[in-house]
Amino acid sequence: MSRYDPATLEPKWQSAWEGAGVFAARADPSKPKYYVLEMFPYPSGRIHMGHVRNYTMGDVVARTKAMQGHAVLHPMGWDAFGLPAENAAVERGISPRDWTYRNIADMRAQMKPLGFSIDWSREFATCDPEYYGQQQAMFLDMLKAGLVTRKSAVVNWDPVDMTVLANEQVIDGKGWRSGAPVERRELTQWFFRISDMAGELLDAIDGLKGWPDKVRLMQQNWIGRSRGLQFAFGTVGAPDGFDRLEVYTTRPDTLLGASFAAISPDHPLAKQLERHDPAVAAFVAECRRGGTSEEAIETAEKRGYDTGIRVRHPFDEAWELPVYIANFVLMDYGTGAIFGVPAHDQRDLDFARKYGLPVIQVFRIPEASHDHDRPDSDFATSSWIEIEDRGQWGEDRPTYELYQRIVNVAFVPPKNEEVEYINGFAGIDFQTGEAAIDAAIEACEARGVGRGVTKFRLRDWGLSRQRFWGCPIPVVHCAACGVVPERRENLPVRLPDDPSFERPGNPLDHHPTWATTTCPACNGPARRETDTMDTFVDSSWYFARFTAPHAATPTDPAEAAYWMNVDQYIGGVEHAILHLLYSRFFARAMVATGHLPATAKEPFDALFTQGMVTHEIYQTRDAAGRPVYHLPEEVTRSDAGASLQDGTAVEVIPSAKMSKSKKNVVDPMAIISQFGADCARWFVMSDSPPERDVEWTASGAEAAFKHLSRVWRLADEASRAEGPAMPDDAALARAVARAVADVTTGIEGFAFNKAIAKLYELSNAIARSDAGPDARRAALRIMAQLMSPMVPHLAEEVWAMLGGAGLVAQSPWPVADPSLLVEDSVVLPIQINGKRRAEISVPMAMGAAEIEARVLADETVQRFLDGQVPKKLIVVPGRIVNVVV
RNA sequence: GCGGGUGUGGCGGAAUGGUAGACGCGAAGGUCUCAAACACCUUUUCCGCAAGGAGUGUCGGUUCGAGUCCGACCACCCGCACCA
Repeated sequence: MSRYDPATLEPKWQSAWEGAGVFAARADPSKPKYYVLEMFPYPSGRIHMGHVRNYTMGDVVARTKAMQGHAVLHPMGWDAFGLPAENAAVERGISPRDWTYRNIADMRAQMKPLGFSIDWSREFATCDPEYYGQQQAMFLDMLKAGLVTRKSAVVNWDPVDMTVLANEQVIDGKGWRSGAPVERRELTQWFFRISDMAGELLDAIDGLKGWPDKVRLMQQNWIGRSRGLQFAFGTVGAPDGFDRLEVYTTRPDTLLGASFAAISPDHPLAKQLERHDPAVAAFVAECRRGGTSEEAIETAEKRGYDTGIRVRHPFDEAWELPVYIANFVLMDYGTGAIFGVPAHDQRDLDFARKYGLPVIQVFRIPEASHDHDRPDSDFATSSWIEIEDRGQWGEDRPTYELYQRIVNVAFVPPKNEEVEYINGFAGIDFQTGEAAIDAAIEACEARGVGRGVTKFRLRDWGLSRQRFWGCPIPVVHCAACGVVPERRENLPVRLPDDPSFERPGNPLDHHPTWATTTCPACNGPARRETDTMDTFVDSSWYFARFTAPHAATPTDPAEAAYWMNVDQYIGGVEHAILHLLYSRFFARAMVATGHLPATAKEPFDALFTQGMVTHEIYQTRDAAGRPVYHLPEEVTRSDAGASLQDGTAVEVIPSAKMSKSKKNVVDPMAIISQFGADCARWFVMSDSPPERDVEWTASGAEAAFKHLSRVWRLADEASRAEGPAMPDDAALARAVARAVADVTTGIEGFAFNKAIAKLYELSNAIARSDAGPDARRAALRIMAQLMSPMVPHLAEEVWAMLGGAGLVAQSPWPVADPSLLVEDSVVLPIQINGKRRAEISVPMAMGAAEIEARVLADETVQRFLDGQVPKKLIVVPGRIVNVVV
């Protein structure tokens, strides 16, 4: 071979690894274990650059740890249930099963040429009955353990297709196929009781030392512990059974600023009123239009309906507040009823202005307050809001400022700033934050108004899906016995082979025979549950299954004890909340049901969230002005711009996530055939820090290829070179030691781009060195080892060319000789008043006093001082000197 | 709307509170070549002939010293419970 040729070299080394069984995970008590896992892919059929990046990162970690002497588990599987398979069935008449398994075969075939150090013997798909049967067994265990419940939940309902829609299938409040406005509808559903564990899941976040702070923060906010006051308003004019209205507030200190109460359209009182009042029914029906997502609800126009019912302010029987039904009040949070304080909450203020409700200030707006006094501010110092006199209320009587400054912008007291209460409680003036709220709760409790309670934002995990391509929920419905768990020996409850997607809805529901069964309790006729499980269930324990993928029970105790926890988990930040939270819950549930050791409650010791792979978008317009997108390979890019083959100018839109619809995709297979897998791997690791997005560019890929060719050429030349040792050998050895240290810390700190920059420096150093052939070969062998996690095939080739023993993948990771890392002198920059003016070179060991003398004697320093005597001299050893004049 | 993040040359990015721009791309000039490709060498934040000055999204603060810490803002990206 006379040049770098990945097309022959890569398959050669892949079969060498396979032949030697290098990547089979073997429990070895004599070694520390290391479990590295990348979030497993959905089998869409094609791998994309995001996969290449994700699995290359994991592979770098896995290969490095193996060379550092660990027993490594690095498995791969398929998150194979889900909507796209059903869509393919509807659109193309293919069975979801065939479509999925074909995709898996295709993707596996695309993944293997990338040379990942994966133990393929552990591969499984979540749609394998062997896997989902074990999942059903665990569901039954969790049901028995009280971790599962059934209750009502709201879903998106398409009134034309008569089917439940995923949030993704709701576009602008309309069903994606029918185009009909979506409604919210209640169904009885299965739930995991994750909210019972809210406090535990929240507190345990503190122990997740290996997780990014941002993910821990997101999880904390998602679980959302809040301290507040729950109390009941007495009602006036409410139907029987509703003489009290329970509300929950996190701002009890603003109770004296209340000017209305509002209930959710799903509140029992709203439902009661709806039955007898067509106007209420119409309003509530209107509120139920649109999707169920929190985003849809929170961004919808705020609307209310005055029920005519009044509630009495808890501090004054005579003070009555109107009760509205409001579309922004969520039934799932708190009690489904709130009170509104327009002066200090923007949403409440908008509502108050819309419905002509009073605005009662609780806090005095600080005179010097930031934005509020800007001329363009919505705060108008002269506007006057008339407020009726409410009479005498004793010591808590609200008072009003002579003029009101709150017109269209609510005053939300800033955190960490003291604010004066003008309508507050005795003893809690001049405070904000937790302390004021605790004091307000105490004051209310002392008066017999409610009690302090802790609530969580986290809701139970609804797992029922009205879909075919998921894990069947293993229960039956019996007219005599009710809901009955399926018997163990009947697991797995398999999906039928002959689903029909001819009409909308769940094929399991329509199937002529599948649901028909006998009751496990009474042997009478019964019907299977036709709902299947959320695919998040499948991905909430696959990491545990990888430790014993073919065990006859969900896990094998010995294998789980050896391999768990996952030492390093790697995936997209889009999973930062749901998938990770559900997995944390599931691990606890598996501990509770005996499927995992107690030490595995938190299954992921360390987490890394990687960024996306992006690409420019190339766009032209058709005759009607609609955008037309073009694949990167159709476009010629130059400095001047971009054009098609025929010369048509192309608009270049800045980089965005690769997506088929925008055609800004690069097929990894095309890159592999053009440049090789190592080149793709090197490029995705080299250009950006791994937690950030990386932009795929053709020039970057070519540059990566050039560099790998250069390394190959250096090795080729060195393999044939002859000659004596040279004086530069020692300098090269120092450069190698430096690189060993820097690349190792780079990889261990997930700074792959920096590790690669150091490898560029090392190859430059080798290329420019005048060292002798033996020293060059030694340097290149170590460089091959350092490069091997990123570009394993080229590394093997270089290693072999230069006489390395065995496989580089099985060689021990190099360690730098500390004596070669010590520098004997250092260049100190000299600042004068913080501006860099000069520099001096001093021996590393020089003391501060001598450095000061050398600095003051420096010609440039003298010139800048111009006779002045420095006030102060700051010497940071080995770093910098600052002269303050 | 709520929660989280990001912002540094023409571009991707580097920088324990201590020389801003490592490394790479691109660009310019050169060597080699009949020529090109490849390879190699040099230059490359901006303004300026230079001396020097300016500079890390904006405004303000802390500090001997701020890309880094604090406050306010702007822009963009991600998530929001049935996409995976």
